[in-house]
Amino acid sequence: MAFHKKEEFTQKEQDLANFAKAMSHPARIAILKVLAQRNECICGEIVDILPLAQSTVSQHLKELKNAGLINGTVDGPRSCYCINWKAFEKFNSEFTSLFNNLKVKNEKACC
Amino acid sequence: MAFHKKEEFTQKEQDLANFAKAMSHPARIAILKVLAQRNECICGEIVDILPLAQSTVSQHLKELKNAGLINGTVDGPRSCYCINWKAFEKFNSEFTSLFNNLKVKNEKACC
DNA sequence: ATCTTATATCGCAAATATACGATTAAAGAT
DNA sequence: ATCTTTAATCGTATATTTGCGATATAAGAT
Repeated sequence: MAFHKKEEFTQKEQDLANFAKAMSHPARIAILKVLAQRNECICGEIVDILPLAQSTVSQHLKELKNAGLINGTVDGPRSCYCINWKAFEKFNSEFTSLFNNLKVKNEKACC
Repeated sequence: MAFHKKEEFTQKEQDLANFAKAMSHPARIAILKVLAQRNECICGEIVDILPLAQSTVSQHLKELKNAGLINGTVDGPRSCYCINWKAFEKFNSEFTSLFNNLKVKNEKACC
């Protein structure tokens, strides 16, 4: 690899890629689904639901948080996570708009 | 790691994750953008545009193709790629619907 | 037949991601 | 003060991704 060439792309391309990367593992999709379905924020419940060790779940949560897709607050000895809907929508619309706009001009591709 | 636990999640979760993975690199976002902007399918043009070696671009194209996001046909000594809009829309709507549906019931999260 | 052009594939090195057990930290309960 | 519970972090093993040069392939041009 020599060195990550990721910086050589535009910020928007990098942002979109980072968003996609955060969602690029089924465990993280599953976590987002669980968080979205509850009105209460959960934490250790996710560990019970997923077929993964506590430390692994914690790591996935950290990645989702770093990517800005979820919020987390410490609440005594337990911590509480939930979807960051704003960030999610922002990325989601950026994502769809990028391609939907282009699609209109270009309905019939050559292959 | 011991062994990929990815299979232990639902097919839909895996599909979504694979779709996201295909988009999880800025180079692949850039490639999709280029493909979407042209009326003609390109190939080596992408190599000129991206700051990456020909072999690397070819690899990224292969990943996008394997993920079903683009189509590719061989055309003499050159090959021709373009966005697979159908697959893209399918994933995109699955993606947004999953979270938009949940979002309605759940507008105000706890943190 | 050989040369050229355009791509794909192979082989390899380096970087990242995934997963887990063990340990640490933090706070409420006893 | 100690114990328990919950979650984060550390260390480590393994797998996967990223990237490139070199090589192979395929077809049109000479």
